[in-house]
This record gives sequence, C-alpha cells and structure tokens, in this order.
Amino acid sequence: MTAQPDVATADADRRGTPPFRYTAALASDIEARWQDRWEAEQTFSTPNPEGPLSDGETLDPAEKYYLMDMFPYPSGAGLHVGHPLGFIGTDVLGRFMRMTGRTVLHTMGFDAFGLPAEQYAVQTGTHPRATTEANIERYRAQIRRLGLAHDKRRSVSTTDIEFYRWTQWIFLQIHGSWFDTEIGRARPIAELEAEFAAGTRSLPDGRAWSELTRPEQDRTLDGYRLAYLDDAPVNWCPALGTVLSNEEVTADGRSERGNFPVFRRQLRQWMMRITAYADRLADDLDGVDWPDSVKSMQRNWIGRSQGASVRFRESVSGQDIEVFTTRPDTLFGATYLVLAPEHPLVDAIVPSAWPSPGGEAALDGRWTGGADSPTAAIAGYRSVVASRSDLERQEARDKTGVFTGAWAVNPVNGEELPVFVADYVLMGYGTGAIMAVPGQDQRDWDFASVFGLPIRRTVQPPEDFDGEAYVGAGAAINSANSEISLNGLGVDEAKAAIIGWLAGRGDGEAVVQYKLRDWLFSRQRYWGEPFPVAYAADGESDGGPSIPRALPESDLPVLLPDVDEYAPKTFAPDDRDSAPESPLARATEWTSFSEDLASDPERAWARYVRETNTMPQWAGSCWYHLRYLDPTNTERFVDPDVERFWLGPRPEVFGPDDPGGVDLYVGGVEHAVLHLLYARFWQKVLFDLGYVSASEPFRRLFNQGYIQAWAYTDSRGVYVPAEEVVEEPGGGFTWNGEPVSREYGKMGKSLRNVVTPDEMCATYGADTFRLYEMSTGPMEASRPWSTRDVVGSQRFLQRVWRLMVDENNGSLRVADAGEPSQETLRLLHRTIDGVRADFPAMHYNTAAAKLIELANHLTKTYPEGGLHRSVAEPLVLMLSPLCPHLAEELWSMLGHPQSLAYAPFPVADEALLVEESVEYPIQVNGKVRSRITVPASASEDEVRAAALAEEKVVELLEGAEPRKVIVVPGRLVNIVK
RNA sequence: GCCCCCGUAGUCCAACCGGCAGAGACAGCGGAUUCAAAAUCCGUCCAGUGUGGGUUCGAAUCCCACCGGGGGCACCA
Repeated sequence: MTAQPDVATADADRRGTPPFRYTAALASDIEARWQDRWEAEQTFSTPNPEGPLSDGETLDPAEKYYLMDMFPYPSGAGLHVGHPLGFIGTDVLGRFMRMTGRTVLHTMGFDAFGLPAEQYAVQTGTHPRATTEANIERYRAQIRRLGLAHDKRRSVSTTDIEFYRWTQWIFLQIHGSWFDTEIGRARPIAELEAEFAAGTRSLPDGRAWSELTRPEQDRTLDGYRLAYLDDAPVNWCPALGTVLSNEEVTADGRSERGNFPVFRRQLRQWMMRITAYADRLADDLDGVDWPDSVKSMQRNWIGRSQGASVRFRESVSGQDIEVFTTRPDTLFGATYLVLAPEHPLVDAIVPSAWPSPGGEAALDGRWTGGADSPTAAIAGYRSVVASRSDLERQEARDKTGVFTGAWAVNPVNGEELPVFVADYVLMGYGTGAIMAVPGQDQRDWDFASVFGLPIRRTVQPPEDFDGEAYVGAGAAINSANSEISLNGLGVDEAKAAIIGWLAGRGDGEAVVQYKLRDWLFSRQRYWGEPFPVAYAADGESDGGPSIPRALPESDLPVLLPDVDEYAPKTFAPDDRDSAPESPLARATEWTSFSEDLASDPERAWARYVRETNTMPQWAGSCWYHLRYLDPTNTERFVDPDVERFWLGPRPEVFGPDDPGGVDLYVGGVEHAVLHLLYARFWQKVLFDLGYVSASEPFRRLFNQGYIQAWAYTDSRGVYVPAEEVVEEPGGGFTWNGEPVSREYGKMGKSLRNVVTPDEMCATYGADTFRLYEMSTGPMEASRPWSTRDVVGSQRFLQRVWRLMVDENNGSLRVADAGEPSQETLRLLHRTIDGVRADFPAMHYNTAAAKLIELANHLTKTYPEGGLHRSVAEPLVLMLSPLCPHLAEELWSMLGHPQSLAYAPFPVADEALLVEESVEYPIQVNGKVRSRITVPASASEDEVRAAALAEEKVVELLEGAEPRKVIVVPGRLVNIVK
C-alpha cells in the first residue's frame, strides 16, 4: 500500500509543497481509511470469556485489563479540545497494553439523562430523547475522528431502554434489601420478614409479628429497606422545581446547577440508606489505589467521628437531654447546654415563666432576649433564625441564642447547668444538642463571652499558651468527683475512663457519629428513570400514608410515558413555601393502572398509581461499568462469570485484601464525592446480595488534569474571540488593534475561547492533535491550550514520515540491507527501554520526547534516506499508541498486511543499554571541576584512582591528601578537600 | 480558620532512590530554500530551580518557616 497521491497532489498544487508530504490532507486521508478498516475488521472488539461476545477462545484472566473513562454527558455544544484529554490518554495506554499481550476492554458510553435536554425540551417542545440521541451521534462522530480503540459493541447510554430497565431492576434489589447491622451487610428483606414471623428477631416495640395488621407489617419492613420513603428535611429548589441531594447543594446553600436558592423543607421523598454503609465506605478506601486527595474528600464527606453520648436530666420536666461530644474527657468543664432551635425537646422543657428570682440571681437581660416568658423568648428567637437564609446564618458568626428557662444536671458533679437554644448548634448533626465546654472549645468560648457564662479549664494548657479555648493535648485538671478522677490523665486516657464511668451508671456511652446523610434519590423531573413502584389508588386500609409497592420484575422496563409538558412546575427562586410537582404526575393515562401485585394478595387486580418522581442523574453512572461487560444480556444485568473475569478480586496480584474492580478508571476530580461515593454504595449492595464478586467498583482511580484556556476582554469587559487576539512584541495583547486584558480559566462559549477537536483534526489531522495533547505535560497536570504550539507535533510526524517515505514520489525509503551504526542501535534501545516504562506510567510527554529525540537523530544520520528496517519498524511500533493511524500506514507500507494493533511492542536488548565507557564529572567540594572518561567496567577503586590522577584535580589538591573521596558508580566522583 | 496539591528558561514541560539543572515542544535570534512569502529544513540564545533557614561531601529533590497559585472542607460538637 502507498499513500494516496490524489489528495496529496491537490494539496501540493495549492501550497507548492512536495506531493507526498505528511500534511493535514494526507493525514486525514490516512486516518479515514484506517478508521474504516478498524471498524470493518472489528479490530478492537474485545472477547468475553463466554456468552454472546465470546469468540470461543480461552482467555487468560491474568492478562485482562479493564480500562474505563468517566463517560460524558452528551451536551449540545459537542466536545472541545479539553474533553478528549483523558479519552486519548486511556486510548494510548490501552493500545500499549494490547501490544504487550493484554486483553484490553475499553469502550465509551453516555450519561444521557439530565437537565439540559429536558430544559431544551421545555423551551422547544422537542422530545428529550430526540435531542439526546442527536447529541450522542455528534459525540460518536467526534470520538471516532480521534481514532480511539473502543469496542463499539459495548457502548451503552443510560437512556437506552435496555439499560434503564436494569437500573430499575437494581433499584428493586436495593428496595428489596435491608442492612443487617449485626453482620454489617445487606440481606434480602424477605429474610427479615421471616425472622420477624418466626420470632427469631423481635420487633422494636416488642409486639408479635402476627399481631400487626398488614399495613403495619409493611410499614415496619419499609423502616428497614435500603430504599425508603421518608418525610425528611430535604433541599427544595423552587427555581428548578425539584429537590436536590446534599451533595448537589453548595456550601453557601445554593444549587450546584444554576446557583439558585435552596430551602430546607419537610417533604416525602425517596431516600437511599447509604449511611448504613458509612463505615465500609470509609474503611474500604484503604484497599483501593486512588489519589489521596479523593480519598480524603470522601473520608471528609463521610465525616466519621468517635465520641460519646451523654445524658443530662432536666431538673423540672425530668426529660433526658442527650448530647453528642467528641471530648467526653472535658465533661467537668461543661458550664451550659445548647439545643438546636429546631430540637423537639425544646417545647417539652420550656417552663411557662422565667425561674423565680428568689431561687436564682436576677436573670441577665442577655439571656432572656428581653422577653416576658421563656416561651416568648424562644418563639422570638426561632422566628429570627428561620428568617435567615443558610448563607446569612453561615456568614454571621456572631453567637446568638436565648435561655430556655430550663436547667439540667451534669452527671459527673450534680451541677445545674442552664440550657440555651442557639443556632450554632445544628439539628442535622449528632443529637442536635451539645454540652458547652468554653475552656476547650472556641465556639463555646465565644458564646460564653457573649452571655456571661462561666469558663472552666479542664485541660492544662502549656505555659506559653495565651489563646482563649485550649483545644490541644494536655493533662486533665479540675476533673474529679468522689468516684472518679481524671486529673493528670492525657486526653485519650481520660476519654476512655469517663466513658467507662458514664456507661456504668447508664448516663452515657461511646458513640460514633457521621456527617454523611442518607441519599435523597427522587427528583421532580421528566428526563430520568421512572421508579418501578406504585401505590394503592384508594389508599391504605388503616388510613395511614401510602405504602410503596415494588412492581414485579416482569413489569420491567417501566417506560417513560410521552407527556405534553416536560417541565416540573417551577416557582420564583425565593418561594420557599412552594411544593414540588413532577411532570409525570400529569400523564394520567400512564400513572393509573390495575395489576395483581404478588406482594399483596389481598389486593389482587386493584387500582394503583405510579410513582411520578424519577431517579437522579447519578443512578445510571452507579453501575455502567457492569453493563459494559455484558451489554447484550437480556436475562441479567451482567453474567456472573463475565463479571468475575473482568472485575473479580485478584489476590495473587494485588494482595489478600484486593476488592477487585475496574483496573483503571480515569476522569476529572470533580466527581470525587458524588458519583464515586454513590457508585461504591451500589456496588457494595450488589456485592452483599451476591450479584457481583467485586466489593469496590474501581480498583484504581486516576484524575487527569484539565485543559484550560486564555480568554480576553476588551475595555468594556466584553469577551472577544480569543483566536483573533494577537500578542504584541513588547508584551500585552490586542484585538483589532485595541488592547485587551487576558484571563485564564475554562474553555467555554461565553468566554469565546472554544477550540474544537474537529478544527484541530481538519488543520493538522487526528494523530497530530493526539500527540500534541499527550506531549504538553503529564496526564495529571492541568495546562493551557495553545493552538500555535500544535505545529511542533506536526513537524515531528512529518520528519518521521520523511524518514521512511519519499515526499516527491511516495516510495518507501527504508533499506533492508546493511546494519545501523552502534550509536544508532544504542539510542534505539535506550528509547525502547525508556518508552516501555513511560507508557504504563502514563508519562506520555516524556515518551513522546524520547521518540522525537530518536527521530531527530535518525534525520541527521540518514539525510539521503536508507533508514534501516531494523530501526524503522520499532520506531513505528513505539509511535503507534500515540499516533495509531500514521503508524498503521507506515507499518502497512513496510509490508505488513495485518494491523499493528496486536503486534508485539519492541523489547530493549539489555546488552545495548550498557555503555562501553562512562564519563564521570569530578567535583571538588561539590563543584564540578573536571571530567574523566573510564571504561564502563572500571571498578570503584579504578575510578577513584583515575579521578585523583587527573591533572586539574592534582592542581587543586596542591599535594594535600583529600579528606574524603565519594564515588557514585556511573554518576560522579566528589572529592572533599 | 483547617486539610491536600503545586511553584524549574519568555511559555508548556524533563531531570529515576539526594549525584553534571535540560529530554522534548513553542516563541525569539541567525542561516538554507524562494523572485518574494508561506511551508519546510539546519543552527543557536535563554534559568541555577518562589523566598529564607537547616540536614548532607553533595539538595530542584529531604526537613522547618514564609510567600504565591490551585483545590477541598468549614459553627460537624
């Protein structure tokens, strides 16, 4: 095969370049042909060990490699040059792995449910499916143009009916399970029901199972399920018309998408009991090969803290106030209690009148807020708190609060402590109540200062300590009663001692708290997976809240109905009292149906109404790594043997605690908490239920960097097209002669700095674009895009092409006879040795540099052509992961009819890596003063002798004996005078 | 405020376990080619590693402090 002259000649006529130069036109021609051929020959179809995707060959599990990118959301804007960075990186690795004998599974699907298509539907009436599928087609074309070696048979979209059918099925499994805290894993809910029925497990209220009515039984079981309905405080976003998960709300209380206000509201919503897995999600991070930053973000989000629960008895009402503290060792320093304003116990303990002045000192005006009664004070304070947004509450760190009029007894010393409400205590964490120890907690110190409360140190600060609250380590002081003394103990010892004492009296116990909340799993949207759930149309027989009934598997998939109006009802962004209304609720034909639900024999062929919420966008991405493995399976979401082959633990390679999972998962760090935490949770449920063998979805995670870009604004602050901006010789930038200012950030339409891979492929070809992206830095580094630098990669590929192909007639310039020089051979093998290490480490920038170095050497060595085949072929093979089309073309021209995709990657000849002689720099007192060249075989003593005999060294030593001579073999000699 | 990551030529980046600061690319400069230009090719200049200490025979690399940039968390008891 030779290059196609027609394209090249046309190019030559126009540009005056040789007809067979490696130009964008020639590259595009080569690339299109190889992309067609790979597709026609199914070059990158990866066999399964069995099933429909098997090719009948036996696969060696030791050689499998499952490589995955975080799949994209197919937006209407298409890809810009930043998006494919990770995709190309994984492709290079996959291609290298294939050439070293690995069976590589690599494909790409689409995370295709989501808001933009729905919002577009709201504006235009276009069905979200139409928009989504058009966008996916666009993405597929863009990705194909890059020459990525994907198994296209395995590509799935979360919106495919055959995909979301199994998303619904997994939901049913989660709904049909409960978490057995005794063994720390999920079990089928039927086993719990059987234990209740048999009496082997007692009900929380002590009644017998048979005494319960059917609705009572169902509600009891629902209280255990991993997917459950709850009237819980949720994040309600009126502007979006939907509720959001905690993870989707920013720290300043707004929606991550759209930045709208979010309000806390009590609403009945689907929840996932991810908190049951808090410990395993935290502990199992030790067993995965992930970046420390992501692990720490997840640990932080789970927020496990060890502490104690302590009960303080309220003096008048006799109510126990339970507080959570991580510092039970400071209990003797507690001088007041604080309840969150929303704490349910507040109303129970508030007396009708302020405590009589006879018994107490006259109440401080700061305590009462000037109110006549505690009830009025609390009502007043609550309304102030409620009127403040989360953001205001967060910004104003001044401590506010009010005395409840109640007093509670400290169990360690019988002291009566005043009980306050204050908004610095959050209802959502711990018990919503704290014991305040101003001496050891700065927040309590601040509050105590405002309200004139006593401060007592119970940990001895260092002598030079001049701060307020002391939170460091130290010996306990002022901490003793008639039964126990903590004085002199360190913090940890004191904690253990006091917890033991409290537990013995029944006043407290050790407790673990988590910041992690259950996952809010329903959204009031159209474009999402419908829940496979329905409710009795005529309500429950006991008149209680509706009981959700899982639909049988035979009802799956529950298809999204067509609707006239895609939008949920939205409201003014600050309309906190509005209530969600899902678009599916209006599809009355769809919502109402009759069925014989086996789960409820009393209601055969009753009328039901469907759940009208849909699942959040995260659902599909929780398990797509499983569907890639077995995308055509109609019986199961994944075949167990196929799953075990690709994802199963491999203790022989990764150690006895290997959880299994995808061998390498590459994506941006923005998914550190949301997607990765949810996917781990689903994986663990499926693992517990025995459907998968891997207890973690992603054994190794790698965060690629981002490609960012310069953007320019004119004097009015308006963005100007970045590609038209010119850099002035004296510094500064102008657009149409006007000075503009430069800023650095994301690539985006609004910043007018988007560069697309399509443009780059048209101007330079896909191989040049790939090489450029890979050579500008290591995979993990973020870096700026610079179109003008791309030409460097193209020049290199032109040199490689010119080394092997005559630019004037397209003929091969490679010599079959003769031998390359020793120098060339040594460089070749050094290059092989280097890139063999660089590719698997994803150091593509240094691999490219080594290949460029080799090509530059060869260009000088063979100015008239005649490059030896024994050098040309390894060079082509080494280049192929980065620039597969060009490499395939050259490989073919070199006489190989087969694709090089599975050709063996060159192996370095060790003998050629050893130099015959070594040049040693000689340092005197750490400064290089001279050099010697000795045979590589020289011993350390011989090197030392040669160094000391060197002319300049003798001169510098002036006859003195050196104090020390350090010889670093192969490196240098350092002489200390 | 706390935690994590990163600071090397004009720019993007190399430098393995502490051992000659430079592999590669862009830009710049000089040259070849050209009527000229573009394209291409050849050659070449450029920093002592953010700052200050310390350890060491020797520090970009290890330790401490500070400065700058990026990210995460944040009234979580």
